[in-house]
Amino acid sequence: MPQPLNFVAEPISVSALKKSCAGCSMHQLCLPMGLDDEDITRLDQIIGGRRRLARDERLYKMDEPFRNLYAIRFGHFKTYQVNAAGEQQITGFQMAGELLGMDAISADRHHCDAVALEDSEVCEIPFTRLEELFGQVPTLLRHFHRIMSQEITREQNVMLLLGNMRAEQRFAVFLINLSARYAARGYSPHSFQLRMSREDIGNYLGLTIESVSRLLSRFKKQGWISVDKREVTLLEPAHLKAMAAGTEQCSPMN
Amino acid sequence: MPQPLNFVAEPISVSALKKSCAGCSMHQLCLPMGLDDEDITRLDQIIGGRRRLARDERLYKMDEPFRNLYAIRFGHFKTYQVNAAGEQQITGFQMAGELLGMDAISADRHHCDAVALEDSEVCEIPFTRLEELFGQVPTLLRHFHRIMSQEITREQNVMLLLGNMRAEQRFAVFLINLSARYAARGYSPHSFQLRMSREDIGNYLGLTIESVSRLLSRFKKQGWISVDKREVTLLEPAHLKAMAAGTEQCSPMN
DNA sequence: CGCGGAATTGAAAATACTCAAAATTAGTGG
DNA sequence: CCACTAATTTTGAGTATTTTCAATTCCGCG
Repeated sequence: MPQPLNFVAEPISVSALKKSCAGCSMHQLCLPMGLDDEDITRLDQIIGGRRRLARDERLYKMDEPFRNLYAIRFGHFKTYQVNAAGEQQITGFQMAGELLGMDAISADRHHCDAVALEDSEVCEIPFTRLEELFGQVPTLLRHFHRIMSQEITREQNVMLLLGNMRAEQRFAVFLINLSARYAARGYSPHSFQLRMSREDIGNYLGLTIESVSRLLSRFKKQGWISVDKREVTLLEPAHLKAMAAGTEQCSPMN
Repeated sequence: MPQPLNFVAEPISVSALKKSCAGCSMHQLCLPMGLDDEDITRLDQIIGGRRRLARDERLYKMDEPFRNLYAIRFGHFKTYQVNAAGEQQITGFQMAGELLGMDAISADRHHCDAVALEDSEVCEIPFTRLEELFGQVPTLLRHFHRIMSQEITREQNVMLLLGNMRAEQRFAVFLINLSARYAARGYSPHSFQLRMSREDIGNYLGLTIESVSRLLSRFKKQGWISVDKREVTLLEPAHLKAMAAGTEQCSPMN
């Protein structure tokens, strides 16, 4: 039985809104995208709860049984795989509005680790209940399929990056990708904070930390970007985009 | 109204079986996995038809509007992305029982090209009709989610391969992966035909064709494998598995 | 102020690439 | 079925990009 939202004088109380997807700044990007009020209410009712994580805290671990998907309310995460030899590969950096845990559906166990890059908060979405809801809210199901498919294409893009691109192009793609995602969230596409260490960047891009550092220095020297600690400013986004697309080459490292 | 299967004297006619998932040798691996007879019949009814492709023929092309998923009945395919600069990256090799086209759901257009590596046949599965069926057959929906999730984890494994592994380890992973997939289909895990060119292998593994050729020669000389044209035999699968896992190193190339 | 982790920079080394040539294989037509 | 041609694959030698190892600097934090 869905509990009516208007159980107080005002049709929607502030406290109810706070716990609702409708009141979340990410709902345009997240799972409830495109749902009407009624369906959002239904989704709200299955959300298991919120979970806050401190920097470096782990949301889930490889091989743990799969119960929830997680929607990031704020903060940043990294996901990484560990192989038999203990080496890890970061498979993605996720930010607010993005969904974590979809790789766990196939085997009913998590396939990677997810760790907060800064203090963050997620919504827990019990997958079994979400599946029940799919039968009642076709719009939600369709959007869920789009999100999963998007994850597939995102990973294909990373495969292209790792399989085909030189270091400088990989790094340009990385910067432009972050830029676009911040833009989609209403933040500046030109200036942003790197939430991950150089080591994480290198691991993700299939490069060593030293290579990443050299790349940063080189781009700086070329005047493409300016860097202050983890704050990056894209001074020549057009050139960076061209480099990311493979249209333009950077001069060799001196 | 599902048409009853027993509309002739025999409960299931040979011709009906031929067009049915139930009669397909791949139904244990493919979309209808785990469905009962009734639900298989429902799935059969939405299958658009079969399509045969000659070697090198294209099943779909990047940016084409998305209508169907494709289940491979027999044969092999490769999927590849093309970037702005025209370079391509093979994102996977698919064989009988595997599903093609899931990356197209997110944007309603295909995100890559799919090309037959040999004469092949696929089932066309109109996605809109499949979505309708999801509401009626929850088992089918659950299995579809598993398949999509499996594609996500598969790609994560490739990211690990491309980002973290040396050439010889990549190649060992490639061989062991093929071996396991043929085993799952009832074929020999020790001896199989490579359906793709050396160039395709190299492209997929982020290596040049020359490197692949050298790797083959080296593995041959070590006695791990024997090679005759495109026929490969794994002589030391345990060693190859260890190398794929990163437990064992191969001697350097002389 | 000093410690420790993170990041930068330099020099040497290694892996994989490029270019080139030879060998093998596949495809085609007689 | 064979011969011829084109395409693919193999092998070699030299090169380049990126890694490794090492030293230093920078920065946050107690």
